[in-house]
Amino acid sequence: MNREFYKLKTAVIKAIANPTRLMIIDCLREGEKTVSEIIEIIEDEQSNVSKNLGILKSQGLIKDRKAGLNVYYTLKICCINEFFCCLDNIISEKFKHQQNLINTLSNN
Amino acid sequence: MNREFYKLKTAVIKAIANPTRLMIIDCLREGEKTVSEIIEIIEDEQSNVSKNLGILKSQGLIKDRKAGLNVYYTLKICCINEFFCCLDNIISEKFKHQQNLINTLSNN
DNA sequence: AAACTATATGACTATATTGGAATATTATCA
DNA sequence: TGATAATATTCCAATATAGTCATATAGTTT
Repeated sequence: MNREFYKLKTAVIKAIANPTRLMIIDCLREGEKTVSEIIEIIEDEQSNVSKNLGILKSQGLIKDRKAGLNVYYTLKICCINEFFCCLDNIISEKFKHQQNLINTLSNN
Repeated sequence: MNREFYKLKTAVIKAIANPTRLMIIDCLREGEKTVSEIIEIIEDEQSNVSKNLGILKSQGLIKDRKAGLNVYYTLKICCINEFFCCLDNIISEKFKHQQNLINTLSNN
């Protein structure tokens, strides 16, 4: 097992392992957006959004296009839908499991 | 946008955003394994492997089964293959891009 | 050129995550 | 019961990451 390769993969995954960046990705799924538009949608600080866009870009997850004062960002990951679908399954499984625990406890 | 929901998702993603845990997941893709087997394959500290197994389990990504002194772990995520396939694409794109940059620079 | 607008960057503090060493727990076996 | 084996847990120092505030940059408009 090559630890270096796993670190590379980890860097990419870490880029999506953050609520702000997940929100950015989600709002880019609708299509290209400027930084201002993203800020308005996710209701966050300008500097924070900008910084997190930089992190996503540095990992090759989004790309940008400058036009005058604006910078337009787009998703570069085609497989993102499958991934989030998988994620939703995991989360609903988790909830189901917790709900079962709660039910079991309240029956005793 | 519901920040709490994004935090939940983030917790799951964070669970795979670590080299040791990625290695664990990869070696569980071959099938059920005991902790000792995992330790031997990924060549890591016992306490570290055990701890990271706990993190993966707490996020519903793996499950365990006790048998005598041993604990067997299995993957619970069916969609893991698609995800890693996607990840590999992103990484190879990144490398391609960096290679292009290097080529461009060395041609000047 | 000065004022303005959109975005990026830097410095900073708070918080989270990391892996290792030591120790605890639990089951098995003699 | 005492020794041993497999796994989990706790404590800790080092490092990484988060977001905020202030400032910088770069393009636009007047």
